[in-house]
Amino acid sequence: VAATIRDVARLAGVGIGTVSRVINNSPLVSEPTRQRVMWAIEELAFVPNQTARKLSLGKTLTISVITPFFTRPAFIERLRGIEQTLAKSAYEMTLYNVESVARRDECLREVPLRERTDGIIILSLSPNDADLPYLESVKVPIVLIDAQHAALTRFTRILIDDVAGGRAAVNHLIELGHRQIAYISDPLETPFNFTSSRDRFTGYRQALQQAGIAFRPEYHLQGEHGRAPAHRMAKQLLSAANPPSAIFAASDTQALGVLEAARESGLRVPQDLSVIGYDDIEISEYLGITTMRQQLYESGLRGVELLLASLADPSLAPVCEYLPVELVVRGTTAACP
Amino acid sequence: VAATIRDVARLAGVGIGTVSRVINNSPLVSEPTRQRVMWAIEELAFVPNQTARKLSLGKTLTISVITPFFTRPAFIERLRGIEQTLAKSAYEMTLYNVESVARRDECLREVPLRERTDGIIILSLSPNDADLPYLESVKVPIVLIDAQHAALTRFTRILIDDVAGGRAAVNHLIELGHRQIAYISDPLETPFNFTSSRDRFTGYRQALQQAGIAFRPEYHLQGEHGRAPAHRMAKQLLSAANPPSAIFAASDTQALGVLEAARESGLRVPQDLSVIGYDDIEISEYLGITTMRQQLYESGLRGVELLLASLADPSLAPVCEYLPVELVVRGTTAACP
DNA sequence: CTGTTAGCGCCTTCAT
DNA sequence: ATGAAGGCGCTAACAG
Repeated sequence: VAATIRDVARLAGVGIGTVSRVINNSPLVSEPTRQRVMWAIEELAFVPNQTARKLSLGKTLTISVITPFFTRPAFIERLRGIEQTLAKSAYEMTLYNVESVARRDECLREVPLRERTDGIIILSLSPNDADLPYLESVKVPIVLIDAQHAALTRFTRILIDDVAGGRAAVNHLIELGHRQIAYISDPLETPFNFTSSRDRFTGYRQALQQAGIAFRPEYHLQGEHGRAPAHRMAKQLLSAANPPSAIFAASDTQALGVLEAARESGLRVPQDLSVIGYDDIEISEYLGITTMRQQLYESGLRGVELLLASLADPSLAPVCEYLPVELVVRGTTAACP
Repeated sequence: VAATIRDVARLAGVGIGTVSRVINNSPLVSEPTRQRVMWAIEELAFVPNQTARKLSLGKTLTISVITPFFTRPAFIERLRGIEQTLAKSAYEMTLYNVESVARRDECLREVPLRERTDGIIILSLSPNDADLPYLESVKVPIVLIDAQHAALTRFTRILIDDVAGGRAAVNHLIELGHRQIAYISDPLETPFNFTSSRDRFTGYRQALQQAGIAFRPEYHLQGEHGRAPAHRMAKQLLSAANPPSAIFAASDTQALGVLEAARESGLRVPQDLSVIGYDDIEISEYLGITTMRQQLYESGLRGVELLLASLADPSLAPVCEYLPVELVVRGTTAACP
């Protein structure tokens, strides 16, 4: 039913090459001819078939974005930065949501090969050694946001220094006089190979060490991501023999669980217990949670900018940019009683 | 650089048709031949070029999803239902996020025409009369979720009865003895043509009328979506001459703002003020907010199912399905003092 | 069962 | 400046 370039050519009484030139704004068409072709296009309501165009051009005008758990606030915010930046370009966004390891492997290994995309943005899924060959073999540019690997210098990366962030969070507690500081996080080792909890843990230990506080293994609990598991871990921590006076949660979502546990344990926050989260998601402002603010939106925005740049000029060398973190002090942290 | 079907055929010593059959699981290939082809595919790390495939098939294997404000929890949840269902199919998802009226018009009118998609899912953006011709002219199936229009019977729709939902929410308050019930919502008329706030308002008025309570215009405040504007509206309501004893917020996000205002006004919830929200987003459970639960995830899931069905059998007549709403009573509503 | 061939719709030389 | 022709990689119909 849809008109093709041939229909237009016939109606305008020209060759199909000429129509193609008009479509692509080639200067090699005389004004009268162009007029006639334009008229025919209008007349037939002709819209170039993108698929055919891609095949011929060898381009797809599509960017693939691979993200884990896109319902989590921190990922949403990054995606938002990506989407809004991409919307201003000629590219569209195909989204792959990863919520299982099988899907992770599938996405990391197959998506790049399908030739359905001109570029790839990967969020938080750090490639492992087995993934590397796949990524290395890809010919389209790849941008990694919040993903790390020693051998990743071939790709452009946007990072936020989680070690420094963890250190800053814990330093804040130390400056308030706390010395019994616990850390509640996702599992440090996950099949998804997330690095943030691990890096923040490193920062946590660094801060303790610098302050001359011994690390106590029983003060570090790890479990599934989410409010409920964090809730359980906090309960366990608070009901133990030597409860901490402050808890650093690896995300604001988990901080919510900690606050819940404190409430149930009859502890006042921040008088009896200090709590600091991470991310500064929207609800944290509402609840007055002290947290580490990450530039999530900006990381998505910047990732797209760099991807588009290397699409425009493939000779561009990959870069690695760091975005700052910022301590936001609100009402859930106070001096140690 | 990438291997093509021809390379595989040559290496396996067969014709390209046979390779194509193997790729597409055609039964018309002998086992030994299939083995040999599989081996060649493996050997060359061959992945079929999707673009060429699409062109040949006349399909795009892509579904376009148009959603407004995809960072809002209610939309995320629908998207999640869509993504997870689509991930099980051969289709991919291209996402269009709408946060301005210009973008809304662009998406509603141009996306369908680009032939980059086999089907379209539109969330919450009810077409207006000017949009209709565009949608009507599309040849791919369209599914509308949470979008209404008198002339939309040509399309499959998934709806949740917001009038009934609004009525149920207010009836709950009435049964608790409240008679001074306010309603805080988004603007009833928006350029995006959202219908939910409007329909819930209708339900609100119906419930009042059935209970013989006169509608008081000063009890209905409308403003930008979000916690902060709802906060302001609630403040205004609570500091007026004749404050309500209960507030129905058009979304849980707005209910948060109301709770904030109550706190600042020194009102205890639910003793002094009852608050009911809408959506049952995750945080509502955490904060114990009474609300109307919508089957958001399910609406996305069902929308995809119906879209895939009509893709498989284009002769299917469009249907209109309603999903139920459910009252979830928690801690922010109580008997009128 | 399998190889061959004709498109799918467009872009891009190559002549003219 | 323009028309004709070849090709992008794959599918499907057609012979064998």
